[in-house]
Amino acid sequence: MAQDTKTRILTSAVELFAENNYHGVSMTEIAEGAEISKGTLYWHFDSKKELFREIAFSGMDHFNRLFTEIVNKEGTSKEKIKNLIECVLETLVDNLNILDVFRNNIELINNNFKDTLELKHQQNIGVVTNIIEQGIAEGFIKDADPNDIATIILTVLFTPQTKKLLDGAENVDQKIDFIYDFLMNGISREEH
Amino acid sequence: MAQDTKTRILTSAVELFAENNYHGVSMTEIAEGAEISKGTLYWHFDSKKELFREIAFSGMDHFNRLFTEIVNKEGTSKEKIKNLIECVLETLVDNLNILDVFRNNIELINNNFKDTLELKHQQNIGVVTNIIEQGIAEGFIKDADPNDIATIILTVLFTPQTKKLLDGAENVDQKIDFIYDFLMNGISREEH
Amino acid sequence: MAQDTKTRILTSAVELFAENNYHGVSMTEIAEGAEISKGTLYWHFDSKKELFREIAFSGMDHFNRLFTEIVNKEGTSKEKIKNLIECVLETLVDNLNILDVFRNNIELINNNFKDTLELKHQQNIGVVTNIIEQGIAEGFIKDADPNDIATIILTVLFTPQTKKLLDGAENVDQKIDFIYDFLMNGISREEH
Amino acid sequence: MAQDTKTRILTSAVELFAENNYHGVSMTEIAEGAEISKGTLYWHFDSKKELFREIAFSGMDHFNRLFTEIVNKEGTSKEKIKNLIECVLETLVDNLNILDVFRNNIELINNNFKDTLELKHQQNIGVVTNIIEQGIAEGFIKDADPNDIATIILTVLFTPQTKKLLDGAENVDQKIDFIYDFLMNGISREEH
DNA sequence: TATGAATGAGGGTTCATTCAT
DNA sequence: AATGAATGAACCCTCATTCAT
Repeated sequence: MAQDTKTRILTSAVELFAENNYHGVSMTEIAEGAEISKGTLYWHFDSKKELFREIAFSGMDHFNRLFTEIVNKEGTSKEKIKNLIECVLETLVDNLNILDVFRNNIELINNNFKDTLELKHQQNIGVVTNIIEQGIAEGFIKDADPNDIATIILTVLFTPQTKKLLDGAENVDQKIDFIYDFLMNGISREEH
Repeated sequence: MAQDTKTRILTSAVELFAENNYHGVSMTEIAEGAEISKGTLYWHFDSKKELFREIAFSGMDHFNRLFTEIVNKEGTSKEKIKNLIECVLETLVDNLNILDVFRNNIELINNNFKDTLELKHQQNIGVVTNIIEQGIAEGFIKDADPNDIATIILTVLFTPQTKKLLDGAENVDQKIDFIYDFLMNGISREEH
Repeated sequence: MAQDTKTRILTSAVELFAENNYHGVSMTEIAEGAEISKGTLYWHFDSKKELFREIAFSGMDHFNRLFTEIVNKEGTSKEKIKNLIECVLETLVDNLNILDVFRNNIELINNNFKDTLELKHQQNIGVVTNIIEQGIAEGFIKDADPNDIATIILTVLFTPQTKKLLDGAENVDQKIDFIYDFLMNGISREEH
Repeated sequence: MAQDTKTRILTSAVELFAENNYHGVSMTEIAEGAEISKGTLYWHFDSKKELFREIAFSGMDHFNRLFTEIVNKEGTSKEKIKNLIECVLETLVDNLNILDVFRNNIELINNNFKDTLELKHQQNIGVVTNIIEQGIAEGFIKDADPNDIATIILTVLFTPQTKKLLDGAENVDQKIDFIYDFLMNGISREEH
């Protein structure tokens, strides 16, 4: 029952934080969403900040696990980049909430959990950087700062507009290819 | 004098909304920042939401003016794209808070001003789309949906990580070139 | 109106703190007692602690003024001690609230305002010490540590039981004489 | 084991009530102090008030036993008064928290247990009154209302300042003599 | 006996908003 | 135009208390 309650709280909180920035969500709403009393909410989480922190951290860790898995698989950098894009875009389509939580709370994260979350974020970038380095070594990716490239890839993938591109699309796969192509080749006309 | 007060309010509000999401900023703080009383604040703006709306709208209009100017100038699409990138990145570097205001308040905008602001946003994309169309016609840009391309360009330019890339950089021009190159050619190794 | 409101708040707060220890009094009750809203209460005082502080400090200062007045008057130490006792006992009879506030909140005072209030308390003892020193010089008071004597006098005067002695008494003057006699001569049978 | 738990609860509660007035102490803290769960705490005591009541009553009874013992011993009133003072001051020095519990909760006691505790208090005064009556009969104590005298003695002995006098003292015995002398002879210069 | 989980009323405090001056 | 004072709803959080296990 206890674990069930905690899960219900987290589900309710993620849902609300995904819609309405941290300050726009009240503990009362979270409790109502989880169908428990406010007292119970505070029995499971010491404070609103702590609750948010747990969500944010576990979200970051979730991506870290996914990315690490991709890196450790056998395969070319090309395959891994495709995996990476598919993995993020699938998350975007299937379970957008965590990403929206981050988007809605950039300032909060920066002001309160900057140190720890920035660290986790840099770790995630670091994992992706491995793929880029492999790609450079394989002659598949241009020889620029791999960390910058990893950063800009995640930037594009985690951007609200990317989500919007998918939302309105009749053919999702086609949009995914568009994004992949953009990441790989940019917008210029290729002439080879 | 009246105009002066209103300007001071807007300056104070932009500064605060750029740091601390809408719900994290109080009218008291805005009034204090503008060095006026709360009564005066409410004399100039009917409500907090109205104040925010004015800021968001004028921010959008600001970019609309800049982009339209670029489009209407004589020149190739290549020059215009370079202009566009420089224009946005300069705004980023000059630290025009309005961008942070948007970033911190995506959810508020989505929930409250979606219709009107989305319209303005689409107008801005539309302006940039003109450049892309010109580029496609000139054989400079690949033949994909020009609206999608415009969207993804603005996405990359208006992203916090892009700003961060510039912040930490020793050589800003070099980073600008990096972003320009990324937009044009992506991350793959070019082989021509 | 503003000053009036502040006075009403203080009156309400003193009354309640005199009956029910700090933690037993709510800001809601204080506001209700003053017939204002809680918002107004917080407009005048930043916090509950701050409100209490103001009451405690002003109470101390009140006695400091009274005691200083007595010390500075012309007269023998005997007259001054009588004045002192009458002054405190009159306050006990007329306006017990402030004293009860102190009594009900010894622990709070010790834990929170110890430094400042202890200082004020020592100042008050210091003023009374002047009288004792004069008494010793005049050969009227025994030659012991004047600070200790001043302390024990104020102790007896400010004690709840002293108040109780007066409460139940048919003849208040007689009880006052009893206390005066106790302070001067103790409980032993005098044999001169 | 059951007895052990109850004792641990009482010890924890006395310690906390001695530091932080009734309303400033939570049942959670008491349970934590006793290293038991809140459920267990409520198994042993029906309510917070009931727990406090038990502490207050047993404290009163403790002094009643001590005082009765003194009264019933053979000896002069002088010896008994010395015994009484020593007994209370030793308790003060040994830092029996129960005295601080009373001091911190005068208002609570007055508002809730007035009838029963006042009765017990009057019983204690009554026991001391026996000593005073003996003293008057022996010509050792002045011929005033013995109940008033007993009241004022306990007042002085149970006062926080009395404890403070002892706390700071280099020579405790000397301070005890000072208090004894004050009780017996007051502050005036003796001329016999 | 003992526990962890749950409750809901109430605590201090903040805040957008109003209004007489 | 501008202000200070007032309002009351809502907010985060604590607490005494209960109860199934």
